[in-house]
Amino acid sequence: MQETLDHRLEERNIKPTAVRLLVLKAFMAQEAAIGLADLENRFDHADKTTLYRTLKTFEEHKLIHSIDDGTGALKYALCQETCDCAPEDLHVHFLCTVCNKTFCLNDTPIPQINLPTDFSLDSVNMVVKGLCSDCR
Amino acid sequence: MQETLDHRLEERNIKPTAVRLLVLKAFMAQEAAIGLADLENRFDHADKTTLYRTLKTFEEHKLIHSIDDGTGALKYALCQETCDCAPEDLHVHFLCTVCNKTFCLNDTPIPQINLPTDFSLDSVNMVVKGLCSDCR
DNA sequence: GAAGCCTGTGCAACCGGGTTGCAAAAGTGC
DNA sequence: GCACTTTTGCAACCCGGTTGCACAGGCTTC
Repeated sequence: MQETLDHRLEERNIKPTAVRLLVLKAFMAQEAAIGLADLENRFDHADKTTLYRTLKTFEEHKLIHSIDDGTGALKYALCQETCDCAPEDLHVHFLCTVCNKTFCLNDTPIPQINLPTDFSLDSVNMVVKGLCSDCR
Repeated sequence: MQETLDHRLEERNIKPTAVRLLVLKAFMAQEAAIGLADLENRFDHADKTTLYRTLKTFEEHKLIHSIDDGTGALKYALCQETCDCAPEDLHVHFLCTVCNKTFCLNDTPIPQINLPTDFSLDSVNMVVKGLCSDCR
């Protein structure tokens, strides 16, 4: 397990520190996306700034990606191992209105849409709200 | 013009006050969505709270709808006159990455997507980023 | 092994958007 | 004119995110 964690960090050129391994472990342990506040609660000895910067570091190195699900707080989820955070890696995110968990729907690519003429497309953020399988 | 404004408010059961007429006028005058900060700048004599509550009132009465385009500040845009803010009134929003303006793509309904089994859909927020016709 | 350096961590303080409480002002009905 | 409701304005707060700065730890270089 420890090996896997180390490896996952090295793969993305991130030095494994205690905090980083802890945070990564949290991500590996659950499917739902994780916010800064979640980490603060889980590791109540660790400093908010450190956790914040850990997330930023992970994000910069494309180990995780951020999700703005409209709840007011950013969440983060592990990228696919092959992920390059390129447009084709974009996917739909799902927010359960009951348990408030956010999931990557990695198998649900963002559908193509037709823009008005003279508009060009760069990226798309698509968040679906509803009930997840646990809550319905 | 004044008539139109009054009428538009009455239609939604909103009492026409000076501030409200001014704010509505601002919405009618431009296509792009408007945020609280925009209003504060435009009417630098008016109070932030008043403008805030004006927006809330308009939103409650479905004269405008809010748009979370991921820029960190909510924006608002006029609803269609027939709008009921029901699921079928949902549409795609477009954020120009250059001029930072946000538009309703009223003619672009949100495409249907397939959720994993046991997930049920409630609503969808879809924001497309790119270049608008003025900026490309 | 001391001096210097770089990275990571922790604390405090700040920032901006949004929100609330409360009191004054404006409008409404009698 | 008076009581009542609504709207407005000010102040203060909340919360998520962010920055500045100092310190700790590891590692090099002499």
